[in-house]
Amino acid sequence: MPTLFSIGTLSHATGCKVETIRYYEKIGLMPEPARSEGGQRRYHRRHRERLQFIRHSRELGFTLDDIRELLTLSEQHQHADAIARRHRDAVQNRISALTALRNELDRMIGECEKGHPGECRVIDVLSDHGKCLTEHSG
Amino acid sequence: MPTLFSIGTLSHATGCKVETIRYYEKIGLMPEPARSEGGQRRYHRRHRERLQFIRHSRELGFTLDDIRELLTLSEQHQHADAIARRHRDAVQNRISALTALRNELDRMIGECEKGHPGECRVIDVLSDHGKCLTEHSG
DNA sequence: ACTTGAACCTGTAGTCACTATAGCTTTTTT
DNA sequence: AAAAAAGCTATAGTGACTACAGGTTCAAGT
Repeated sequence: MPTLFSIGTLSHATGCKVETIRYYEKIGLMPEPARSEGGQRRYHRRHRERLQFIRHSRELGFTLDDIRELLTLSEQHQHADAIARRHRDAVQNRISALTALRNELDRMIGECEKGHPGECRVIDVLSDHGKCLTEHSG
Repeated sequence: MPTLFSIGTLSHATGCKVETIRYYEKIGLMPEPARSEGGQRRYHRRHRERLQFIRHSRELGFTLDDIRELLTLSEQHQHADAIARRHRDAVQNRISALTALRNELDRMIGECEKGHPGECRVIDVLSDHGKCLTEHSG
């Protein structure tokens, strides 16, 4: 990869769509890059690393606001600990919620398998809150 | 609960906000209810059951399009487990990714406690896909 | 019977995190 | 040099709501 590259090359390198890169720039998550004579964006390695960080974090379910904070954390290694702990707890909460959800889905699928052919319990479970093991309103 | 009830009562019974109920009606997920003399919505038991089904499904992370499909299946008394399975797998993938991230955060917090801050591997892990334990594109 | 105020109505605009389109200009390839 | 690919800006659309403005109806208290 040459020193400077286009938005398309950056897109290809990160798996992030061109439109999304421009969007990240617009909302201030990516810095404004240099421009060519003709006004096209010219990126380099640092941009690619930052964008990879953003994409990776997004895939793990962080919001753009979370990522803004994580990026700050990465730039100034000072208050890293507190922020890291808070994120750790947030991640754990999400894991717990998703695990409960997966268990419920497994149970639903299991019920469906036990049912006589042609009879699906998924719909029943979704209809009737009393048949649901997880705690949620409704 | 009387035979006919207002949107507020339905909202209270299902934990679904009034605006959301009207929104579901607008997009055709809830049928248009009867109206009072003065034009206010009047629901009955069947509406409540349908809305409970929708809310329950939403809480389990199904999209409105999934739910549309589930409702069709429930009306035709067909199998719905394929949708549930697909969704279950997506949830499991997310759990795996988040668990890997939480482990990284734990490890980093541990290192911070041992007394070398500054070296924040979380950022590394999020920046560099090669250092990430989970499988995902990017 | 009348008045108050909570609940209701419609319609529109805003949220988040993109995604897609239109109608151009620049860059690259042939 | 011409054609094609990639880029540009600006705007509108997506999903699943949520909030607001400005008006109407309903139920309860007097």
